[in-house]
Amino acid sequence: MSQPKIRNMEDFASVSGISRPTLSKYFNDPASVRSSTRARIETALERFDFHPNIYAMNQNRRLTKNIGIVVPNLSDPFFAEMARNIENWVIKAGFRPVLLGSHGDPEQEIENLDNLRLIKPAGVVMAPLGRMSLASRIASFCEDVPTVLFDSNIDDIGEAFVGSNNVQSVCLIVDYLCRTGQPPAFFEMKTPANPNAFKRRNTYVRAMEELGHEPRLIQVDGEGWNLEEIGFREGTKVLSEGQLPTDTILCSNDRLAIGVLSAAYQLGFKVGIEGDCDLRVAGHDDHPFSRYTCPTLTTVSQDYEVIAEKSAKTLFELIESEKRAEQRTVTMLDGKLVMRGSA
Amino acid sequence: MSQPKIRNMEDFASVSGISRPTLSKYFNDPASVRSSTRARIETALERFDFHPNIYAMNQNRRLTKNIGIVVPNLSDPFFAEMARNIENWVIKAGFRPVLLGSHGDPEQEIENLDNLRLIKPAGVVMAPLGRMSLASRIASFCEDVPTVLFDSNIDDIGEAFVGSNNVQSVCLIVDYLCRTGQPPAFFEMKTPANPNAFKRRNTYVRAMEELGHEPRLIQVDGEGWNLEEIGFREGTKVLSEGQLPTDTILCSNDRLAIGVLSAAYQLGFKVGIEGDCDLRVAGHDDHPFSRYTCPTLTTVSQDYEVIAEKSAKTLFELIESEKRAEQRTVTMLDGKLVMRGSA
DNA sequence: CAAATAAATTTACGCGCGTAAATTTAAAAT
DNA sequence: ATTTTAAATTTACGCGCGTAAATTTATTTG
Repeated sequence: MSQPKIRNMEDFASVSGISRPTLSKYFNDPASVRSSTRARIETALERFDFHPNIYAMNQNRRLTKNIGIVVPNLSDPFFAEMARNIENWVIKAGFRPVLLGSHGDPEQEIENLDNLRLIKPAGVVMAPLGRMSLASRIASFCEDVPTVLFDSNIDDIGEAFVGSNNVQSVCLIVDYLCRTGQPPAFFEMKTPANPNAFKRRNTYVRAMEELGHEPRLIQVDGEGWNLEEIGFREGTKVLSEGQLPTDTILCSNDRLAIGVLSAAYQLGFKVGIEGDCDLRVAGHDDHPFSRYTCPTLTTVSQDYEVIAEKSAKTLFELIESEKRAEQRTVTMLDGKLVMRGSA
Repeated sequence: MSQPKIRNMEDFASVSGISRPTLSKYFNDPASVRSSTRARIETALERFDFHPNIYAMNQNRRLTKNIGIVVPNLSDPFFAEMARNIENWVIKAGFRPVLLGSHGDPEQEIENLDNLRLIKPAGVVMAPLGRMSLASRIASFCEDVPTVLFDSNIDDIGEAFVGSNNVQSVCLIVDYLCRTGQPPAFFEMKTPANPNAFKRRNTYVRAMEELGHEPRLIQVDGEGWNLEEIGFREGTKVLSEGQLPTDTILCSNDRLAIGVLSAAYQLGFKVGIEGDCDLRVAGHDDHPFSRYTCPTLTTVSQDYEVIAEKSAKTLFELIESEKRAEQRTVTMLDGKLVMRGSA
C-alpha cells in the first residue's frame, strides 16, 4: 500500500477525512474535539505520521506553546545545567522550550529577545547578563511577554524573580569561615562579567564588619567569562607574592575558586582544613565541578533544581492565569553550606 | 516626528518608497539591487529599524541562510565549546546558526533534524550521538540537506566527516605512557554513551599488544553522561580495592579522568610523574577543565578550534558549490600530546 | 538623442497554517 | 421521534514573506 506523501495539513485532511479547521483545533488542543473525532485523527496519525509545521503555527497563532529560555552563556556549566533543568520542566508542562544563549553579549541578549518575539512565546524564563544588560529594552520585551527572571535580578523587570539570596549565602559562608579559622579575604574580578558579583562583594564587606573583622578585597584583572583561567592566573600571582593577609580565600564564585585551587596546588600550597594545611579556599554556587576539585571545594550551594523548578512553575502559573501578576514577586532561596575539603 | 509603526515589509515599503519585491531582493542579497536603491533602503533602515520576519522568510525561501548545529549534549563543556566555535564561524560567513542539543537522546536527535528541516537550512554541522543514533533516519536527512559530521563518524552518512584520529591519538598517549613508566590500564565505561569510546578501547588494546604489553581493561558500571561522577565513584572502588596491576591509568576521556583524579586525591594517592608519586592518570580530549585539575591532566588534545573551523568551512564550500560532494571526505586530525602534571 | 539594456514596479499567487462566520451534521436531551 | 445543543464542515480571509510575469522607469551605450 503506497502512502501518499503528506506535505501539509490539507493533505492530511484529505487522507484522514477530517476537515482542516478541525485538525487545526485538534493540534492546538486535542481535548477540544469530540473523542470520536480525536480517535479518528489519532488513527490516521499513526498511519501517516504528520506533524504540523511549527513555524507556520507560530506565525499565525496569537499565542504559542513556546517558552523561551535565555541564559548569558551556554558554555558555563552552571547555566547549561540550569537550562537543562528548566527545559525538562517546560516539556513536562506540555510546552516547547526554545533555548538561546547570549554569549555574554548584551546585544545578543536583545537579539535573542527579538527573535523570541517572532515565535510569540507564551512566556520566557531568562537569566539576564545583569549590569551589562540593556535594561530598558528588556523591560519593553517584558511588557509584551510574561517573563520570569532568574539568577540575576533587575529591579522591576519581569513578572517575578527567582534566585538565591546572596546576602544570606555570603553571610553564611563568611560566618562559617570566621568560626573555623582565619577570616577570609575576598577574591574577585575588578570588573566582573557575571551578574551577582557586586552583591556578593558588598555582602562580604558588611558581613566582615559585623563580625568585627577587616574586609580584604583581592580584586584581580581579567575580562570576560574565562573565569577558571583568570582565577588560575591571578591566583598564581597573589599566592606567589605571598602578601596574603590571611590564610583563607573566599572566591566570588566557584569557577574562580577552581582556578585558584589549581594555582595553589601547583605552587605547592596544601589546601584544606587539617592542621597542616597552609590555605583554605571557598567558593560560591556549588558548581557542577566543585565536587571534583582537589581538595573538593567548600562552597555555598545554589539549589539548581529548586531555582529551575520555581522559575518554571512561576511562569506556568502566570500563563495559566492569563493575566499579568498584580505584583512582582521576588523569591530568594537560601543557599546551603556545602562543607567539603577545601575550607 | 512620530514614527509610524512598521509591522512588516509592506509597511516598510510604503515609508521607504521602495516596492516590496525589491526590498525582498535586498534582504536576500543587498548586492542584488542597484547601489542607489540600496542607499535609499539603508537610509530608511536607519530611520525605521525594520527587520524582516526570519520565520516567514524561512517558510517561503526554498533555501535559507540558516545553518543547523546539532550536538549530543549541550551541558558537556566539550560540545558547548565546540558549538560556540562553530557558531562564530557560521556568523562570520554570513549565515545564521541554529543550535540544538540532543540531550543524549536518539529520538531528540531526530526531532532536532526534523525541526531543522522546517527552517530549510543551507546546511548542518552535526556531532551525532554515535552508536545510539538512528542512523538510517539521519542518513535520509543528509540526503536532503548538506551535512557535515564531526567528532563521531557514522559510515557513509553526510558529505564529510571531521574529527580526531583516535587511532593516532590513543597510540600516541599509550606510547608516551609506556616510555615513561609502567604500561597503562584502560579505564572506561562498560556501556559508554559517548561515541568514540569503542574505537579508543580497540586502539588501546592493539597499541598495547604491539608494544608487547598485556592490555588491561577496567570496565566500570554507570549509565548516561554524568562522567565525572562515574569516574569518581568507580575510580574510588578500583583504587581502594588496591588490585591495580599497574600504577598508570589511561582514561577513555578527560571527564572520567577528572573523576578518577578526584577519587585518587581523596584516597590519599599522590598522582603525578615525580618519583614519589603512586599513580599516574591520563585522559583524552583536552577538555576545557583538564588544565585546572590537581595535578593538571596529561591528555591528548583534540584541537577544538581546528575541528570547528574545518567542519564549518567544509560545509561552506559544499554550500557555495551548490552541488553535493562527489566523494565523502574524511578528515582525521592528529591529536597532540599535552604533557601536564598527572602522567 | 534614440536605442538597448538593466532595474524597479505592479500584479498576482503561493507557503502552511489560524480563525471567524455561516451552514450542515451528529449527538444528547426531552 | 422531535427538539435542543454541540460539534464538524464549508468558505473565506489573514499572517509576513518569496517569487514569477508583465510592465514601466531609469540607466547605459553608441
